[in-house]
Amino acid sequence: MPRVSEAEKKKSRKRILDAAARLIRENGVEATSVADVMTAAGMTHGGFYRHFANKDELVRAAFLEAVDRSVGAMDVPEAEGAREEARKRYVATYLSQEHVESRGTGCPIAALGAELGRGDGAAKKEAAASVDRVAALLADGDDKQEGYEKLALLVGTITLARLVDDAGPRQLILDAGATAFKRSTS
Amino acid sequence: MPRVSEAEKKKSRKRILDAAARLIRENGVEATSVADVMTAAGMTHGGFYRHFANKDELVRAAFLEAVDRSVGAMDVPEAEGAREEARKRYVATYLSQEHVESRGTGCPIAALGAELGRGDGAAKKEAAASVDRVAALLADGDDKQEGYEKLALLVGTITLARLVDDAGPRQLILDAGATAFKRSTS
DNA sequence: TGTACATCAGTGAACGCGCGTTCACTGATGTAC
DNA sequence: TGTACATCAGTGAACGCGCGTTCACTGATGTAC
Repeated sequence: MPRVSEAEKKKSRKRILDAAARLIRENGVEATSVADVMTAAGMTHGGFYRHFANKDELVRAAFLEAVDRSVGAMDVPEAEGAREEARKRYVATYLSQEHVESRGTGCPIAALGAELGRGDGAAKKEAAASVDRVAALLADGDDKQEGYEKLALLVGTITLARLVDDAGPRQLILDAGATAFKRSTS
Repeated sequence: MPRVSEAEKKKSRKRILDAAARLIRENGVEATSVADVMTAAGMTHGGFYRHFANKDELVRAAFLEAVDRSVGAMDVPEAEGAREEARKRYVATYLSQEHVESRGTGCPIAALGAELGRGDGAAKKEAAASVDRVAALLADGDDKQEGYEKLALLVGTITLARLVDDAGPRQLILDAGATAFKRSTS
């Protein structure tokens, strides 16, 4: 059937990237195979290497894609009030039951930070850069310490919450995170 | 050569458990094979199933072992002053460069929390129980919220710090965590 | 205390399976004239 | 605009390898008499 047009190739790449961004957050990098990703993207695994040099490069690109989407609303320079509003919405969504349950569309640093921290490929470097980026957005860029502190609290809270199966006890953890977050701002 | 005495069997089990507790924290659960663990324990992989029903059961037991060791100093009922002192030491060690670099002997919740949160085996339940246990120790048992908040901050901070290769920038993250931790206590 | 024998900890080969990556092949696309 | 041909996106079989688990076997340990 192939070859396929340049426009189609671009769409294919996007489908691979989207599938990877979801699957690695849901199941982890190691537990997600190249074949899994290609199947989810509607193709067979052999074509993968026309788009990416190797799995690490896919993970790096998919991680970046995931960060772009999850902080997107905060990352548009606007009137200062709108930014503050977007930040509030981001934090409320972050510390929600829905975020605990929908790993595939959630924060990639929380989902993959620990695993990427063990490695040493391009994906780890991308994750380290993302920490600075998200921290800067959370603190509005002026106070690095404040940003790190807030991001650490968010990442830690969702990690703990995801270990708890019952929504009830889990809410106590999310509430603790929200309380501490408010304190870090004032 | 075998069979081996009961006392020897107990020692073997301990060696397997210690090797597993280190390797899974260093490399993650998925990236640690049963054969890796048995080799590190000085045996061949075939004997593994005389000690554990399956890999999940090993991980559960190794996780518990790791928690016991890492919070051990805080978990002995003593004079209240000594406990407070042990807690301070625990936090200072937790937010150190050494802890960032020595995953194999560090906090198992930070090393494995995200990965176990994705699963649904016995190891996940053990991790959830450990969250309550460590949180209670950090807050001295009276205020659950305070404990969750502190543990989330510790876990999040070390996760972020482990993504950064240079000790310099990494210290900024550790400092941010330490500052926020102090605020959570007062 | 000494002997006969059942138990079972540990070995190492084997099982079916999935991994990341490579490769010969296909045929529509893009290009040169 | 039409024709000839090189390119290359995607297919599907194959590569070498490591996984978790099983199993026949061994011989020292533990037990029954």
